[in-house]
Amino acid sequence: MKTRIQELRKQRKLSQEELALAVGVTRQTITSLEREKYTASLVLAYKIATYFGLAIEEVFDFSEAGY
Amino acid sequence: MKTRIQELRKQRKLSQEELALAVGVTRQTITSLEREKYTASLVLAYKIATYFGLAIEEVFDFSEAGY
DNA sequence: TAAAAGTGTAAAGTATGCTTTGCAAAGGAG
DNA sequence: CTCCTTTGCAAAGCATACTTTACACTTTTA
Repeated sequence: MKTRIQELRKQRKLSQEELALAVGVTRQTITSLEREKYTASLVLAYKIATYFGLAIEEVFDFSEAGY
Repeated sequence: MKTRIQELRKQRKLSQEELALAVGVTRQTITSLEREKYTASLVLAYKIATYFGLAIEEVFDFSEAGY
């Protein structure tokens, strides 16, 4: 799934490691989400969105066909 | 995870079967979500919320400890 | 009251999210 | 140029989401 994670993370000048720590997952998970290897779980999506002060729908793109 | 799925479904007088069909899963999946057997995936959460005309955060309750 | 529709549950199987470890390569800073 | 931080990737393993089938119980409707 397409996301704005990398964009938002870079705006705030955070490393993948720092973001991972902040939302309680490993760096590999953040990498995978940014590289669109898989879709975040609902809870992780919420934690990431909340961390950035946004709604889930503002971080994750559901407009794509197939979702 | 706590959700308002059952409440919203009953308001609209839908069966689990009908809702399941509408969002593209089986009835068992809807039952499990209503009975809090597990948490929906991000995509399913989006489909359900959208079906009810609400934001994800309005259907799923993230306030619980642990999430 | 008998049939039908709706719901809860269970177990086994498949698919996907996340972790762990480890290595390679790219970029910035001294 | 060299070190250090950051990032991409891979494979194996565990946890969880969802399916399929099937059965029991309850509620609605004819």
